[in-house]
Amino acid sequence: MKYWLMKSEPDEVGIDHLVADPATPVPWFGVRNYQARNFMRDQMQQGDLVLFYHSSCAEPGVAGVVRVASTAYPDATQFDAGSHYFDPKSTPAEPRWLNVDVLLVAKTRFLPLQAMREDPVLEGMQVLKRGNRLSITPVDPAHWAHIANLIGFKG
DNA sequence: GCCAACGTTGGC
DNA sequence: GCCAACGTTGGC
Repeated sequence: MKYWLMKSEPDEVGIDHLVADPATPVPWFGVRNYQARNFMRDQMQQGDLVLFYHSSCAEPGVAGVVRVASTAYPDATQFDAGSHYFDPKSTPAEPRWLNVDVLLVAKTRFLPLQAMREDPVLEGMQVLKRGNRLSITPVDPAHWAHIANLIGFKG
């Protein structure tokens, strides 16, 4: 059982999209970075807990908790020529990109990025490192426990 | 809109 | 295989 942080742009899929239909698994499509893909392929397991993070928006930060609800499988958007995520170099026989599904666990108290940066306990978190662009990062258990406490998540 | 960081591409 | 140019991410 591992802990993760996954970034989503709320304009595309925000925590309220999941709240609106909480029983339906949401494919985490659109990952086009090998390191992030490999995390999903090699390390994620069903049941892993994930901090749902809003990025590229007015108020970046942790907005909720989701859990991994599938193993990794080919990302359908890579084959869709009309999709922003279309990859002409990928084929169904040898799909390059994968995604997992996630399910809402809870929308929580919002934890702004700024508060995370100012918190000495969270120093060293991968997502806070300068220049970090990875959309999926592991979260170590001590950081998870602290954040869970801050957002009022009891899991 | 700016800029730092860094992954990808393509010429050689 | 090197590496400069380019594109993307993402906070500000």
